[in-house]
Amino acid sequence: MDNWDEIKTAYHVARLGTVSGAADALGVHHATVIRHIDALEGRLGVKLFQRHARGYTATEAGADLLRVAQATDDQFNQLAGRIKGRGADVSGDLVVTSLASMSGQLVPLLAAFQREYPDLNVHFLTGERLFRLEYGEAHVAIRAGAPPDQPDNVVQHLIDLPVGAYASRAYADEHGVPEGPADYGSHRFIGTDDPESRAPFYSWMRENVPERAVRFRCSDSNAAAAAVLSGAGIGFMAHNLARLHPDLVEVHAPRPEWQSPLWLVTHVDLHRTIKVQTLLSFIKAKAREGLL
Amino acid sequence: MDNWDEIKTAYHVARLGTVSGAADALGVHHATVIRHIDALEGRLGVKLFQRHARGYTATEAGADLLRVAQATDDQFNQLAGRIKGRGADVSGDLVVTSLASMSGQLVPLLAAFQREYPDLNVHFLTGERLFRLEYGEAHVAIRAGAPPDQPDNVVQHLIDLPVGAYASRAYADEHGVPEGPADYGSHRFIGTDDPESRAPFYSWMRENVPERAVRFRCSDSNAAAAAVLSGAGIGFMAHNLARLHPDLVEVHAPRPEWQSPLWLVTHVDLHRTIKVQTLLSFIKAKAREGLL
DNA sequence: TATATACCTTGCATTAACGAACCAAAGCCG
DNA sequence: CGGCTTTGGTTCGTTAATGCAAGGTATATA
Repeated sequence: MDNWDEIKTAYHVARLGTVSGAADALGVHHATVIRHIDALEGRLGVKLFQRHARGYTATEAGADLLRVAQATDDQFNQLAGRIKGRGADVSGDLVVTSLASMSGQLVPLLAAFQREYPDLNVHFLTGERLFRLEYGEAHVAIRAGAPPDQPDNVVQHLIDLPVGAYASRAYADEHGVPEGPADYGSHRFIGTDDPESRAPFYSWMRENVPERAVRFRCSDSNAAAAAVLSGAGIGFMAHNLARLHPDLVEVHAPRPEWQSPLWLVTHVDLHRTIKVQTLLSFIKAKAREGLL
Repeated sequence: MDNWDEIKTAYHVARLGTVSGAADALGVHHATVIRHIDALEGRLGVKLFQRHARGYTATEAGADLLRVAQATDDQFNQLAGRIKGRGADVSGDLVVTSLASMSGQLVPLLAAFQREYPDLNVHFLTGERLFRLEYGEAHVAIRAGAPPDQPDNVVQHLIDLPVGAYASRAYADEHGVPEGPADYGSHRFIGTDDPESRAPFYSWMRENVPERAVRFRCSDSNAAAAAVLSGAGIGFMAHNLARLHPDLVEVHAPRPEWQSPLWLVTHVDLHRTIKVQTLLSFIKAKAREGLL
């Protein structure tokens, strides 16, 4: 059963009873049909058809093939319908990945998306390692910081997250808030553990805040936010995140140079699908509404 | 889904995860595999795989295809096994046809054959019209008289049936039996309705029995036998058939020139199968044993 | 009985599919 | 860290599958 096309040819011959009819249905020449049948019979060592002046009549083996190939044809047609249709509607699986630090904002958004498209199974992957689009591990990734430059990825700018400096009310009550750069030395700041960090607000911090004032260092923004909330000092947080906590005091309002860009990343092979495009539009719309 | 071979190729790529692996499994060049995938994706308008340096990862559509094609592959392998195996054992359907007049001898023989091969479904077709091997209506035909000369049929001589002349005891009691040709004119004979009949004993009758003595004419040998049994006159019967009826009187013992040849006929396409060959051997063996 | 039609078959010319070779990139391993 | 292996991707020349057309046979029809 090396050659599935020959089975397909034999199927049409068995179904229609004549070589000519099968050739017509397949859009090939009669000679091709006969050659396929001969090759298939030769390989099986069994006659599939009895040849006579009125056409080809299936033998037992041919009738068996007819049944199997009929089912196969149906299966393939259904498959083609599903595959073609899959591009047209938003259903099946949708895998989104991001850094764990963003789950707080993304999960409600994805949940809303799932409610809008109930046929969808949403997978939200976060983890220590980066899930890689090029291996098919996810359909869409939301990345922060420097624009990713993987060759096969389609990168779209989503939004620049306003970032401000915040402290807990407890910290403000105890230490007050700095009025200007001159006061920074007498305050406690929350910084990054990574001296190479590319985040713009940490670059600003390296230049404007004395090293000794940075008393608490984290490797990810989630931990930094937790540190701010627990009164460890003054730290950077996304404005949208900070405003949800009434206990926080705004030390510095968001500044343009602190903005952290977010990127929507998809693999080229999936970027054009309706499902992915729908999600991208949804996320961008919500981001414009300030819900991110 | 025009090209089933491309589906098969895509199936192996999805299964193995690499183009090279699929090419190896299929025994083709990896360029061919890539071409198949590209063609299939192009026709479907959907990406089946995500390409990356480590190979091809199936998308949702590709995973769907994998499931369907896996089932198809299994089905085809089972089919091939059945078809190839079918030639090797004696099972399935076996269709035998003959003139209705021979059913009396053939049915017990076929029943014995079925008992020997219990997996076999025996169909014994008799009817007004001739069932035609070339249309696949039967596997084996038993024909009497002149050797059939259909071009696609394989004809084997089975046996020469001894034919004698018989009358019922009632007829013999009333009219006696002819001692020699001189008496034929005063007897009643059972002949054929067909003046062109090729049966050797009817040729003999046309030459040796006066036309006016043939009082009862039939178109087939079954009717003729019934006529003999009912006392309509002297008629020809197969010796093996006549000896089963104690009521019959042998008017003339079987003569070589009356012998009616029987032919085993099969279609070339089926002649080489084990099943048909087994039946032919069985019938010939029984015929040699005098059971026909 | 003669003609027409439908079908299969075969040999030859064409085209499209295929394989070989080469290239580039990414991961593996010493 | 650099050679080595494995993986796709591309191009070109060859091969094999295909299409075409003529021939032959059997069946149906008038």
